[in-house]
Parts: sequence; C-alpha cells; structure tokens
Amino acid sequence: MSSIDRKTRHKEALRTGILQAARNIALKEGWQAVTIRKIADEVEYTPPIVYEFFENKEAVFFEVAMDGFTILRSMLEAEVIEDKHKKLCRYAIIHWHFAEQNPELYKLMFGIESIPSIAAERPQEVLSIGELIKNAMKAITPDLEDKEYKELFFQWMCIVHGFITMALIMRHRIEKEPDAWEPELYLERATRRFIKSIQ
Amino acid sequence: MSSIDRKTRHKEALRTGILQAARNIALKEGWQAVTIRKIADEVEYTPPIVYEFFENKEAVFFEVAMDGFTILRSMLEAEVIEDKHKKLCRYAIIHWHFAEQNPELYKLMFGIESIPSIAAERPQEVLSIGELIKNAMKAITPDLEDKEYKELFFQWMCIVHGFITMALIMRHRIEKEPDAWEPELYLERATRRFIKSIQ
DNA sequence: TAAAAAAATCTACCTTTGTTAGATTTTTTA
DNA sequence: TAAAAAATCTAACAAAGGTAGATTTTTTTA
Repeated sequence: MSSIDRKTRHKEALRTGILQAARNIALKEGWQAVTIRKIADEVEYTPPIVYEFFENKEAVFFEVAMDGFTILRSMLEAEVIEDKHKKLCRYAIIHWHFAEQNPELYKLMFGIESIPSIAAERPQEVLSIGELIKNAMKAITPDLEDKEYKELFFQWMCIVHGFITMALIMRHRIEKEPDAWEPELYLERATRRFIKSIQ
Repeated sequence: MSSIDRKTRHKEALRTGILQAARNIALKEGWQAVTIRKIADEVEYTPPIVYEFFENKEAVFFEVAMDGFTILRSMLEAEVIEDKHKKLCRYAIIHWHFAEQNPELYKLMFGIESIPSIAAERPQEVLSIGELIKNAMKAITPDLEDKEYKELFFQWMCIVHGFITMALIMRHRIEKEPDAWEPELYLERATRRFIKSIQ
C-alpha cells in the first residue's frame, strides 16, 4: 500500500515540478522562451512526460495562471482592513504589489506580451476575486443593483489593470530615466479619486 | 530610366504588400498565426523574399505597429475641438474608436496577447502622440513643470489604455451576456472625472 | 547584339519546436 | 517467476523561422 502512496506522491511532485519549471524558465527568459523540451530538461525527464500530465503546452500555462489567481486572491483575503473606505484603495495596492513581485506571472494571467488573456475565460478563481472587490464596494455604497456593481467593478479594474499594464510596459524605460517615479503614489491617487466619486 | 522607376515602384509595392499581407492574416487569424510562409504566399512569392525587405519577422511586425501609431496620430490630429475642456475627453474616445476598429493592430501596438509592446520602445511616432495629449492638458492647467505633465500623461494613458485593454479582453464575453454595456459611456465618465480633478 | 555583370528570385536545406506513435524498460500482480 | 500493467523513452512527424548558394532574369558593356 505504501508503494502506491509513494507513487502518487511522486506523480504529484512531478506535476508540480513541471509547473514550477515553467515558472522558473519564464522568470529568467520570458514566456516565449518556455519550451516543452526545456521543461522536461529541468525536471530531468524526456519531453513526452509533460503530455502525461497536461494536454498540451497551453494547458501548462493555463494552470500556472490559475495558480496565480489563487495566490492573488489569498493575498487580498489576507488583508483585514476595518476602514471600509480604505479597503478598496488597499486592494489596489496589493494588486500592484502582486504584479510587481510576479511580473511574468501577471503578464501570463492578463495576456500581456504573451498568449491570450486567461482572465477572459473567467473561471471560478477570477470570479471570486470579483466578488471580493464588489463586496468592498457594497460597504461604501450599499443598495445598488447587481448590474451597477458590475459596472463599478469593471471601472475599478480599468484603473488598476491600466496602471499595472502601463507600469509593466514602461518599467525598463522608466528605470533608466533620471526623474524619480512613485508608482504607488500614482495608483493611490487614482483609486482615491475613484472611491470618492462613488461614495 | 523609366524601367528603373518601374522597378522601384514594384519594389515599393511588394514591400507594402508584405505589410498588408501581415495585417490581413492577423485580422482573420490573429498575430500568432502570421507566418513568413503565409505572407510570402499572399504576395505570391517564396519565403526568402520577405528577408529582402525586412531583417526578420519581428521587423515586419514592428513596421505594421509603427504605421498604426501614425494612423492613430492622424486621427487625433484631424479632430479640431475648440472647447479645451472637451478636447481630452474627445481624444480618449477617438483612441477607443481606433482600438475598436483595429483591435488586432491595437493589440500589436501595445503588446496585448502578442509580442512585447512596441509602444515601450517609444519611437518618434509614440512620443508625438504624447505631445499632443500634453498640449491639451496645458490648455486646461497651464504653468506646470514638464515632469508634472509627464505624470498626468501617464495617468491619462492608464485610464484610456486600461479601459481599452479590459474592453478588448472582455469583448467576446460581454457580447454574449444579456446586460447591455455602453463602453463609450464608461470611458467618458472616467475621463471626465480625470479632467475635473486636474483643472 | 552577344557575352559579362548585376539583380532578382528560388530551391533546398538547417534548426527549433510542439506533438505523437510505438518500442522499451521498470514495476506490480498473480 | 512469468504475464500484465505502468512508466518512460526513442525516434520520428510537421510546421515554423531563417539562410546559403544555385538559378533565372534583367541590365550593362564592349
């Protein structure tokens, strides 16, 4: 019986190893450089092993992105903020921190410079983040219709994701330039403005 | 002498034909489906002909994107708006119209779902659009430092590009859903809010 | 106008990559 | 310990970016 356990454990480890390998390579060289052969090499197997666990390369990417949404959600959930007016603002900053610390992962999740946006598929992971944000909005402005919260969520995402996209696109340029730039400050002002406008 | 003209004319036509072919294929199947062989096929030559005009595939994409910025700029410049407070708002809408009418081109220009953002390279075409926007801002809020206009431009781009990115990402989803959605209205409200905040 | 030079274009190949069929090795079962 | 099952690999395919060198076409020159 324990040999069966060992086997399933090993399979599980191999599976996560594949995902980890994909992340590692992307971190160093970007998603376009992630190949099945490199992944196999990193887990010390031959290429076909990847297809034992995933239908194709896209499925590997999809799962990596999915894990990304889970991480992002748990980061958002971990924040306990009493002040309901500061909550949304704080969420925006956390969102930004996540993107800053995992730029490649973020790009994969939202289809920047890589493959079509996985966020667009709207699986459960994505929807539940949406609920989190909408709840924060309900605290500020109660008694709106569901449709209206949807619109507000969309607008909020425009601001936050727009900021992150621009920041990631311009990152290396900006770093080289003399003028200091305070990304968090920009984002904070923008979200404050938004919160003020809806309350 | 006229045979030399005919030849240069033909070369010029072939060059633009290659660019056009790339656009055509992307329009139908997306940028990831654009191959050198397909381009060559469309212009009725063999693959190596592409390399007579462009260093590699990326160079073809780059030039297509560059033309996109030229088109966008001329669309912005074509608008003559007296009311300086409405100008920025109108610019945002034109920007959106451009993205809506040329979604694939826009994605290429800003690195959505495709290759790294060409906008990040900041060639002249991109910079001159920036100047256009900054001038509109100067009309509303004069006497700021250059650095401050830079920040405002960045913020404005976050709003507009964030909106477009989200709209393009969510497009097919949204179209399927029952609730009507008024993209232009959302964008207009967001930019109005911004303009109000800077004046 | 015919040979030589230059220009335009192609054929045939290389390498990398995603992917798969079928063989081989290893492990488990009876 | 032999047969069955599972795990894994070898060897190949096709499609793609890219290029060297051959071939065809056009132009030049004597």
